[in-house]
Amino acid sequence: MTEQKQTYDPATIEPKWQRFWAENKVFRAKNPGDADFDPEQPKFYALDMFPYPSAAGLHVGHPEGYTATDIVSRYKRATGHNVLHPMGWDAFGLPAEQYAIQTNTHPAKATARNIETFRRQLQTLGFSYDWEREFGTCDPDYFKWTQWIFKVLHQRGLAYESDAPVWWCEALGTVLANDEVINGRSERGDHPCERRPLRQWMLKITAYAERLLQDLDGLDWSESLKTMQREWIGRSEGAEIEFDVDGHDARLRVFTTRPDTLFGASFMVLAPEHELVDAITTSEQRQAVADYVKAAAAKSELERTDLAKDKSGVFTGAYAHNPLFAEGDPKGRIPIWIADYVIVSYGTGAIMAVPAGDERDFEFARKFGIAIPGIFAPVTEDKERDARIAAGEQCCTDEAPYAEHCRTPDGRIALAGMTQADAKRTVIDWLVAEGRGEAKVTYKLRDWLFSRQRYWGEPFPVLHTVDGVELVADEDLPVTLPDMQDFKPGGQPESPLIRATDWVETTDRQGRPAKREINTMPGAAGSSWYFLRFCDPHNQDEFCSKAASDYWLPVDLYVGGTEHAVGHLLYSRFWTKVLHDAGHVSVVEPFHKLYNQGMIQAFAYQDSRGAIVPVAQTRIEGDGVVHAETGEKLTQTVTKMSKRYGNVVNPDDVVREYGADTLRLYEMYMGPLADAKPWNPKDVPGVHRFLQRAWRLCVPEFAEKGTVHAWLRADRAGDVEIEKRLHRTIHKVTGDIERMAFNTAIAAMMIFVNEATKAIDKLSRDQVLRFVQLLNPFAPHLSEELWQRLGGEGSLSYAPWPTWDEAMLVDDEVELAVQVLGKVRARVRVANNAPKDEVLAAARAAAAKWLAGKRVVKEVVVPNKLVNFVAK
RNA sequence: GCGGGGGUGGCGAAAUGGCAGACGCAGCGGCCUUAAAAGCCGCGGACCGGGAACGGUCGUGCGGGUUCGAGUCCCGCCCCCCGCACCA
Repeated sequence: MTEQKQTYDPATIEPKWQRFWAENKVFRAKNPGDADFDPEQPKFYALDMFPYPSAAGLHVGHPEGYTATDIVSRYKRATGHNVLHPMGWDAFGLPAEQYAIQTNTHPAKATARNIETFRRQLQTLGFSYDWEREFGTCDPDYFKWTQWIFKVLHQRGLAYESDAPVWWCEALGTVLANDEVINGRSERGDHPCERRPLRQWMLKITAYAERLLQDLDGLDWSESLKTMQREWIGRSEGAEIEFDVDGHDARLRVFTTRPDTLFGASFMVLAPEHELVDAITTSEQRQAVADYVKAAAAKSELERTDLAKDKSGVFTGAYAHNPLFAEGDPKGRIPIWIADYVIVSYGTGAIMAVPAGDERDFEFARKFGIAIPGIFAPVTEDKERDARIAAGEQCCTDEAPYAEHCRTPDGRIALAGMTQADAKRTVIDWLVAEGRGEAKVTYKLRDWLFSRQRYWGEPFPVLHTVDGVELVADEDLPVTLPDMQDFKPGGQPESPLIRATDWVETTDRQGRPAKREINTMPGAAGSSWYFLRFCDPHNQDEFCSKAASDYWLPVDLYVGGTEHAVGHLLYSRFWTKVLHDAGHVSVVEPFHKLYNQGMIQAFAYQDSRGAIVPVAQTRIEGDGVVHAETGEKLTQTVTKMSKRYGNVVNPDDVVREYGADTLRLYEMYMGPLADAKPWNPKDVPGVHRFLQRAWRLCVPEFAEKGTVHAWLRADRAGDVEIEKRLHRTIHKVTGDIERMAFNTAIAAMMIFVNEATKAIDKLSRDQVLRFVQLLNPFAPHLSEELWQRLGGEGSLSYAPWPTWDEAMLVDDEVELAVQVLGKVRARVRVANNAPKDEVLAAARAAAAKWLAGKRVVKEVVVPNKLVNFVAK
């Protein structure tokens, strides 16, 4: 045998192990019912937010979360868990279709190609997915069940057609859901959107608002994410109150969170779109009101809500009557206005305005000269403020004592001296007794707009016949898309499917003529239950067997970006609850622990005006970066990766140059998973060097092919100091994986390799094997290779996780800092856990120089850490 | 405006109220080499004592406080990021 150079070469070992894992189905997860299934084994379900396979291919942001779940998955396998770690494709939806239109390819073709690319890229990164469970949401085998779930929703009264105004995006040629529209513009593409009344399918997620809110409490999610969902659901408790309208039979209903301030209601405001506006407007005001309504309708959502603009409004000429005052009492006669600060779709679209207790109402009353009756009598240090509030010259939104006059003549309501909570209850009780109102809870959450006017989505399992809507029978699912050559949106708010006449015109089971629903489902349909299908992906009879979902759910760890905080995560929770209510799954929440990874950013360079200069137009000069043309010195800043700035990093390039293990390790070493952090190309070689050092710990530079250092070929006792360091490393890495602190786990392994390199010939085979196991979740290819070369048994992927001995974590002797008045003046070495007086004696001697001539008033001893003398 | 998270060397970052800056990058010095790369060993917050050893002072956005001791806890302020934003 000849000796040859044995350098760490990821290009050969990575494909080798990827092939090994695939051929031996190493990462196959066992389901209940499988021959080798062990019901005693604990399970662990680690899920990534599956990607949207775009034409751009994988971005370095994808592997960040994927590596984190892969580390945890591999760790859980090593600690005896049956691990479900699947991957698939969120493959229906707008971007694929937009791309297809631009390049004139069929979206099915473009999507299939993009999936190929994504799969290839992910496979080169060595993730331990069970690829046998892979599917895309556009597979008929999958969307058959998406359609089936729609039927469940429909049968339970949770899917309905509506003509209410919805967001229409002209540029995208479709309607969009609330969470897809930000400040009146589309989330994708940033196109303007407008409200239009269109027939649409809606899902009644509002029926689940309270449960979606309540069940957040038991989830292991970040507080900020829970807060986002709580705000989106937007629960508020209050009352609905009915007001009589002078000269009309109709009663106006308002929602308020402050029924206790009813005494201060001095006007009412209706949204311009409120249905009673027309009926109550007087002839003198008709023109002004009509103009205002027209102007409000023409305003974009941005103009109406985004600006901190002046309040506007118009008097309708009508008056309402405050139910607290006797009929005819002029104090109860309040003008009715319309104004666009009241939103038609929230509450009842009308408010009672209490300028004394609400800043918006106060501002409005001031501007239009409406009375501001004071209703509070605060008694604080600030006498001037108290007086202004009492006189109705200042608004008071804090809890404050009620004025004496907040009472009805019969004494049934007398708020003075009551807390706000008691006052609310008193007023509500009175309203209920009088048949004038009731306690009421309102939510900001709206029903889910569930249809799109596009081609590339799940068809609805719906037929329209003369008798109305008919659901397609289960046996006839899936309803597949017709193969169309021209799938572009038609320019009118109708799906391109309308042109597939042969498909649209059909018959129902009785042979009666029927038209297919031409809208398709939104992208979020398929992603609202994919975590269920992963449990049982090949089931032909059910969407997922109860046995499989009972075993695997909930997802133990779900990792992804924050951008899905209110859309996907809320929809998935909703569908899970519906399927639970229908008896199909046992859990009420799909994702137990959710972790949001931070964004991977990039460095960019900006000129003196703060403008970003694309990387291609910069040049390194001295120790700085300058503009290639002007020579201006540029300052470094951090941005999102962007094609425009030329600072996008392609994971393929990193794999080619350094290997997948380096990419994985670098992404985990950059900083805490949850933080946003910039990609620094200069740091990548650092972790690569660490892997090379780990390699050299085992493999001599020149050797017979496949061999390790001579001293590692046979068993022998390892060095005690190395052994201690190893136990510490095992302890640290184990704890850090548990708390998802991968950056510090890697630092601990670096320390071990540095120490071990210095005493390389004292290492034992057994020590190196344990270290390689620790490294495995992070750098699986390198560690499998070393494990094999060292003669480890079987595949490293199921080798039991190494353990540590607590006794090995402590030293016999420790060094203590000796402080005088909190300043470190000396150090002493004493026995571990030495008695206090021994420690003090040693410390006193060491600090004698600083204690001379002083009186020690206090001695603080922190065992094995430090001694502090307080001396005067 | 409201809610949440932050601000630590030249850069990414560590640090149960107990020696701030572990680990990595960039930088500097040395070994090896004809030379370079790679590798290996070491130094590395700032300032002062003319340089080293050594010693001193200051230092975790700013100002106060609690404590023997504060990056960490409390109060006030400044700045940055994320979310919500006329939701009654």
